[in-house]
Amino acid sequence: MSRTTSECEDGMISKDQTELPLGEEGSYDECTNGVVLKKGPWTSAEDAILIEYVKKHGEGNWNSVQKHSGLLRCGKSCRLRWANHLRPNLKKGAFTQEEEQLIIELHAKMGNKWARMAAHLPGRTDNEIKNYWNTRIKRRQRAGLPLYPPEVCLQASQGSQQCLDINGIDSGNKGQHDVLQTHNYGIPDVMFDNLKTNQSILPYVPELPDISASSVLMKGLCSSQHGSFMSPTMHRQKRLRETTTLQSSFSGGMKNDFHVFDQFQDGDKAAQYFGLSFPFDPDSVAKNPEIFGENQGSHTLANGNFSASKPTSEAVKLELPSLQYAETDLGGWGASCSSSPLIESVDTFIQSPPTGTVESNFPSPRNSGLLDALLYEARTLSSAKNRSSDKSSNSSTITPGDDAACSVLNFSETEWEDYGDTISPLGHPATSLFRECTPISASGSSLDESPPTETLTEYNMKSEPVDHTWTPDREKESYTHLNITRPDALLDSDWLEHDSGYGKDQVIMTEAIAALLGDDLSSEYKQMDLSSEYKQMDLSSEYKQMDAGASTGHGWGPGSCSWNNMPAVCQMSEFP
DNA sequence: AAACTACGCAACCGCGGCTTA
DNA sequence: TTAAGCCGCGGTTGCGTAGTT
Repeated sequence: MSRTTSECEDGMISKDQTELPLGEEGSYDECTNGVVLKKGPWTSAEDAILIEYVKKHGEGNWNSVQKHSGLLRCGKSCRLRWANHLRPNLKKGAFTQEEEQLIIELHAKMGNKWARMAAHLPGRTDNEIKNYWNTRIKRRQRAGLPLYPPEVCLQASQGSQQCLDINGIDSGNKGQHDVLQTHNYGIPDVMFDNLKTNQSILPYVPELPDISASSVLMKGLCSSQHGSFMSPTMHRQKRLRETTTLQSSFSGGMKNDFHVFDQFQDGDKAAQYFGLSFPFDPDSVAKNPEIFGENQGSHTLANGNFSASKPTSEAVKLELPSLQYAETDLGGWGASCSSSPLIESVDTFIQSPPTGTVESNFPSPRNSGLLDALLYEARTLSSAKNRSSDKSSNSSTITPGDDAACSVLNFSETEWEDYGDTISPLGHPATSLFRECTPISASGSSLDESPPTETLTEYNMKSEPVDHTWTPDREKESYTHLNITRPDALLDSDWLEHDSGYGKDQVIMTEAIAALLGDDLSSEYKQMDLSSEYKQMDLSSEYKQMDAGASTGHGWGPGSCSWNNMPAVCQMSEFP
């Protein structure tokens, strides 16, 4: 059903009631009742009509615009045009530096809540912000830069804890919150809001659909636009389906497998259980934006009190009539309840990277720091290549066994050792996090294992973010976790074994990756002897247990992974 | 100079929430 | 209580333009 048709259902003027503007651009769609509506770019004449109408009748009641003004536009189109271009006090032109910073911070907190973000940017529209952000994502993704400046990440992680303290959490569910929040794994307010909202619901989720931890992870690790580096071509409904599934799964996991949380003495393990063993290195985060949800799509870093720039305190009442959330207090986000689906929370949770470095130089107004970053990157890459080649021997070493289950992670660890085991601001050695592999990322599937070092190295270098204030040390560290961004690094052997047995899936996976990664990498994947690696994997009992739960449809194990997720991964990976 | 590519913006589309009858 | 309509949001697409080859 086309948009025009649906709008026509609301009752539009018939064709004989109006005249088609002659010589005007745009297409015309006739809907069921004969109304012909125009699509495409607006003309100044149309703008004038709409402005005049709004002057007389005010905003709202958009469907009546066409009826009363003769404008051959549907209500939606009128509202959009008004909100984005015609309404008074609209700010035109490039975003200021302050605005850009605010957007970044807001996005870190809210995710892709463009309208809500717009509420804090007077004169700016949600669409404008959205476009800006998407552009920014693309730029930074191309540049291998972190989506969020370390400064924001740090603020986010600091703020989240404050928020936790301030908001307080129902003791009965504290465990959940602790798991999700205590360690600042980039959980946005939305997540906590939803948890609160769903606290009474979670325990009653009847079943766990076939969601897959992998899909969660994929989304978390690879989302792109909107945080999500998800393939833009991915059909929305498909994503919705996944989202729904994920939501259910997560919720169900809360219920059916919540004992899992009991296993965790702290949030780290819980996070790991969810495949969230962030190697909390600001650099790695920064350099693996894909991993940590630089995207996004949801992609909030953390809830909490940002040391938001001035505009934060200047949050104004929404101007856009379209805005539904009249938030005027950024500081209140953490306490506010969002109607956002839980899935978003999960999504964000996983994607949100904690980071702990402070960025000294904020992006310049128009280039968002990208130009500088790119220049810097160009400079550092040359040296990085030399260094990374030396590192390659280490990175290719895989130790069988439980620890080896994290083959990829071991790779990272190896490099971590080289560069020192960076302690995250949260106090978690990155390597420790890696050591305790998640059921998803830990088992060391073929895809889990380190791809050919050469490839990794290349990718590492190319994806190295050089956000603003990289020191030589940071630069070195930048090569540590990038392999995690590889889809293979995120997959789990159990994951593959599910249902059809890994042998078959292995082939599928290999082919899928080959197809998705392109010639350069596919050949490398195909050459890998995946089976041997699988056989070497000795998952920890804990993970096996979890996987069992997943296999029975209860949750978060790697069980029901769908290859539908792969495009997102590969899209994300985007090896230059 | 032409072709190609990337980028940015405006607009469209589908879905979900809210309101109302 | 529920169904229909309206509105708004977020995601996606299409197109014009600038930059590159």
